[in-house]
Amino acid sequence: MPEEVADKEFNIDKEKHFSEWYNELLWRAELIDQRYNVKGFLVHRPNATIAENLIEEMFEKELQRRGHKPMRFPAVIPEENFEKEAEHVEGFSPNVFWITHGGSTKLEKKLALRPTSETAMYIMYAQWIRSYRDLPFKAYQRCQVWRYETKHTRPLLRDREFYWIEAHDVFESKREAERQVIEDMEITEEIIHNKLGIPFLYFRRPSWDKFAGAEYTFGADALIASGRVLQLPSTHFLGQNFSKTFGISFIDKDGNERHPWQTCYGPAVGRILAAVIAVHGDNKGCVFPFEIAPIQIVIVPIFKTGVDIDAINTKCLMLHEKLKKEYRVEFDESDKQPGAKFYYWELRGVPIRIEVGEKELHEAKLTIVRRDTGKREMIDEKELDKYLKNVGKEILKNLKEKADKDFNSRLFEAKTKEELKKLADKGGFIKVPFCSIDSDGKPCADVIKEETGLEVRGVLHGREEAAKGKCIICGREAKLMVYLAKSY
RNA sequence: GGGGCUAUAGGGUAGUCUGGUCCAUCCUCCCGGCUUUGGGAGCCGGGGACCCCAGUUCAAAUCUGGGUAGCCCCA
Repeated sequence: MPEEVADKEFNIDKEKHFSEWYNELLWRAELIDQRYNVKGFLVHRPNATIAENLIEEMFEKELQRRGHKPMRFPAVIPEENFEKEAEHVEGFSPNVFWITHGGSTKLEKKLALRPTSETAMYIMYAQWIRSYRDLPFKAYQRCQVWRYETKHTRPLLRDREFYWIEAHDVFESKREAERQVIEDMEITEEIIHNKLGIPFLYFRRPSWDKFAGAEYTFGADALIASGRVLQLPSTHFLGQNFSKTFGISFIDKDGNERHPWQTCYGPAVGRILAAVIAVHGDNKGCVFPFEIAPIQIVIVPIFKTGVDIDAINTKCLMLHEKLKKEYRVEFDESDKQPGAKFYYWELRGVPIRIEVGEKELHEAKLTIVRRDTGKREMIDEKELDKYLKNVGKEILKNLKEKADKDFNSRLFEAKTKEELKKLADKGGFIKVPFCSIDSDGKPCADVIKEETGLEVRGVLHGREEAAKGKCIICGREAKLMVYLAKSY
């Protein structure tokens, strides 16, 4: 911990010491306990779990609205399933946890803990899907997966166990499947940007960075920690790769047997929570959007010698009872000083604080303080309902605008290698002309990585930009514009 | 795969080099009590730790060996 971190105060500079700021905040705001004695495995405390559940519910609602059905599949995958798709097994096997039980010979089959569920689900899909009438088939599950990360693990950002939702869809035609990939990106936009205020860009990943077994992948990149990218939900067009290897087929209207087209999509909730914390948080701690705040409102009583303490408490209690019906609200009756309570709840990111003291008692008013702006105002008590109805949207709007502004200030462009090197340490995205995101472009990407630390994130989705000039590394005719960034 | 570092209460630490003054320091935390409350209050009392195993020694938090866990760096 840096020296300027006093024991009592949080107040770590987020920009200068992101790692300390982040780790310390997860601990102090009682989000995560990292003391569990297995590397990369976390305990999620209520403050994290409540927010994660709310985020997951957003995704489930959106997926269901678009025709997905919830399911649950086993967490163990026999080796024989796993090995069906060659690229998939190659991509994932270094990271698989294999189960042993009293010496592995006791197990009737060699079992993996799922690192992702294609190979568990598609075995069953092959048995369920018979006719074009069964399509489209859209299902998802909310579960944990396990991957033996060899890089440095970071709480919520890169763990060996994490929580996600994975949607796996099957279609009659390629066109429908590709339409689904677009829809997955719309879901991401709807939730992560519009409801959580996290800006990101979707990139078509280079071939060397796509999901193992997919034909192509789109990944959402947000920016945290002074402009380093964090990958949020990715969506994959699987083509017919898995339907062929897993024997998924259907009889079409003309009576022909055909392999369907598949997609999958996987929002990891821990990472999304991490992004919310990292993007919106400030030097005082967390700043939660109202909708996912584990506690949305805290009521703090203010006493003073000579005032009617009972009357203040009664007013707080009544307020608490009333608000409880609609909001996640806490009445802080503890014996701390008001200032101590303010700091405590601010650290935890509670969006709204209501203060009730002598002034409020006599004038039938309430003092309200917003976490995102720090602004304090007095409102008439009878206006409270109306105020709270709107304030969630206002907080979100403010957080989103701030985040968007910061994000947009981190988009750069370089035409030459010299320009690129100058921009390399600024943080954010750098758009450059590039030869190819197929395997023949990999050597150029390696050069960039080695000389600048930047990675090729891919081609921007939705804005097919005409490439200008020559590849910034090899000088071949540039086929496309790619975005570069450092990853966290 | 190679190298380095660290391990003292729930959290953060002092003490380790140079063994004894340490039934282990300070802050925070937790419990009880009194007093307090518009931006981190005060006092009194109480609670809680030397990672594990062996060795050296009259004497080990401190030295040695082994184990375990964690962190960092390089490939």
